[in-house]
Amino acid sequence: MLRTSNPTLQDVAQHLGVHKSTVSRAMDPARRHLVKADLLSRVEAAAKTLGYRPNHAAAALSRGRSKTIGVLLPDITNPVFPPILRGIEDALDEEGYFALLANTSRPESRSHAIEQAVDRMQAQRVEGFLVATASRDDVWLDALRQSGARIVLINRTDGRGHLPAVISDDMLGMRLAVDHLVALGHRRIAHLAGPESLSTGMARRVGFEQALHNHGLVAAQVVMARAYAIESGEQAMQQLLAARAKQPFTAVVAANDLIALGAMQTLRAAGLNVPADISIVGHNDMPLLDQVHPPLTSVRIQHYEMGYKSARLLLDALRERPGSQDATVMLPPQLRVRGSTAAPVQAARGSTAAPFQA
Amino acid sequence: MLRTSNPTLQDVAQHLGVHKSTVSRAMDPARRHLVKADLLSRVEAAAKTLGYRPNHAAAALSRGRSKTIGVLLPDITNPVFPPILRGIEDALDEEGYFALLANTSRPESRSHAIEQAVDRMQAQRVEGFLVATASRDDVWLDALRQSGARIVLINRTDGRGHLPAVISDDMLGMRLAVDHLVALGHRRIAHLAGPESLSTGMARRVGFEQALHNHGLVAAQVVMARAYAIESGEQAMQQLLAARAKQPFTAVVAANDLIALGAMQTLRAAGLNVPADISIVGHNDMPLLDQVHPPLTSVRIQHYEMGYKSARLLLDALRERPGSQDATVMLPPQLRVRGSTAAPVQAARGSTAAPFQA
DNA sequence: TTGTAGGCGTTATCAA
DNA sequence: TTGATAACGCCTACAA
Repeated sequence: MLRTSNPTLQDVAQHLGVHKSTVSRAMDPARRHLVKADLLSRVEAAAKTLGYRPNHAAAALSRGRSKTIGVLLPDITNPVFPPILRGIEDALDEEGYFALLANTSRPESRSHAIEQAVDRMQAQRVEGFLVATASRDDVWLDALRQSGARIVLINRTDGRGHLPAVISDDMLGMRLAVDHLVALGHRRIAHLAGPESLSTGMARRVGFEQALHNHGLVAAQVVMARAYAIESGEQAMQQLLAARAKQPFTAVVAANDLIALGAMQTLRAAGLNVPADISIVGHNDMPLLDQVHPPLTSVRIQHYEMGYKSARLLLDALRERPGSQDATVMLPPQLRVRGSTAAPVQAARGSTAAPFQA
Repeated sequence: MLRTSNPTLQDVAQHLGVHKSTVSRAMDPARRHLVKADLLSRVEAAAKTLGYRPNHAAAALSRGRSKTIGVLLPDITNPVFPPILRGIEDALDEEGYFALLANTSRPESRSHAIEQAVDRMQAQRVEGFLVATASRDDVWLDALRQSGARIVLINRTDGRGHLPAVISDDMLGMRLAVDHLVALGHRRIAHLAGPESLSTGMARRVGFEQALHNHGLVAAQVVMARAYAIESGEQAMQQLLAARAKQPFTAVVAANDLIALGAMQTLRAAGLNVPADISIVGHNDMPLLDQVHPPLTSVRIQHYEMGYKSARLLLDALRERPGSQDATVMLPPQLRVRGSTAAPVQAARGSTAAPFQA
């Protein structure tokens, strides 16, 4: 009597001589109390011996909830995203949800990849979307939202800001970086900005200038890197150096660690020493930054928490009425001081209290 | 006439005055040819205007295939796994499959986390499992297999070897590492092994000794690191150094990059220089290794390809009859030579042709 | 070439 | 406290 396929509620019911809806009740924690204690234990025993496993597809069809969330991110291979994903999955796991993942940075066009991923996810009837790929000018997000989908943005916001999001407080992050450098005695500070099309690139540049302004300073230079990548950092740093005679600087705040690493390579190639000649601060505090040379000072973002909170936010929203929690949550970053920052050689040490000295 | 829920085949059919099974046929690429051309285009038009999206849960229930695969890995946060996952998803994507992911290194016990994850995946009726968490003594794998599940192992094998797997050729990897060091002139080479409970730890240690044997050499020392982690590498290296007077060595082959990084820290703390005093080779070639100091020579494993191939293997197996492709696929690694390896100071340079000189 | 009927395994709503 | 019945949306024979 070999059963190759999985036993069903019906099978269990038959085995016990009761009706399948009784078994269904017994298996549902929320309605378990409606069934007599001894029958309940008999059902549990039978389920175990028969090897019953609930069929989620059937439940999903019947209840109209798939217990499944779509997660869109550019590329899991980018070290920023694994902790975010881990946070998401830990939160989803608590409620029995699974994440359906899509990497949207495909060889083909990005927008096509996104569209296709969203399509497939909707076919799976995901109950909501967690989106870590937003650009400031992404229109598909609006369309998706208009179609009734529940969405929470992670790490980056869209331009309009009417979508709930969990992001890092980039203004604060840049303030920490700038304050640190100013405290060390730096007065001429440059910025290697991220792409303006991304909210992080934008926010960090503004935050940088704001933070300088608080000290009565202005940016020595601002150059935008093409992308959050090492090569882009190298190139951007070359531009910074090219204009250094006219617009000198003793420190550089990069919008991202990869940009910072690229910048360090360019400096090294130019015969400049970090931090003796120029201090550098990164952003993200990705793994292994303490192993590079010199160890990179960086603004630590709460990636795991961002993932976790965003998933929680979405799950909560799925239970409430629409539009209840449409807030943007900002997580505070911290500065991790390492070897890539030091007092400028020509400046007096410990000049914290003299911001206008420059 | 606002429809808040999704339109169904029925809705489309009604809209056109045909039967839903006709629409069903029209939507299925495999049976599309059975429906008249003009009706087909009318169906497509209607589907588009109504915004029809196939309901996967219903299809899954009806056809008994979920188009979903369970992926078990220890922790996506470990830099080895993102490229593997990316490979998996790219392959699954080609066939319209999704991965259901579970990180099995939970605060609670590992075996419990695995069991729970497998349970949830079976409830989702995953069609197969991709497992990157195997230990050499994992019994649950056998049980899972016996229950009829299709499984492909990644990166690590179980002890018994009757499960298909896609792994890196660790024997070859160690040969590359050892040959490189011997070619540089090293004769006294030590090994920082990985945990014996993992197939990689085992295979690499054996591969190391085998490779030395090919040169008529034996291991200067072998110390096992507790885990694939930086701290474990530090500790293991301390042991190596403690016995160095009796069993000297000029080079170290580590079973893993993290172990190698830890070892470098210990050496630095002990006032020893890499590679001047001691050369080090890692394994995996994880990202950013070219940015550490000194840049770490490492055995590059084809992580992405491992993920991709394993998923392909599983998908193929799902189409054929059981047991068709139960082979173990070995992918060849490559050596990435960087700054952490050099000729030993006391040895003659370029002594490639004199293996017995020690 | 298209329509009909039944079932996939579950949940929900009544009725008993 | 339990049972009966009808969806949920799709697929697959088989009939027309």
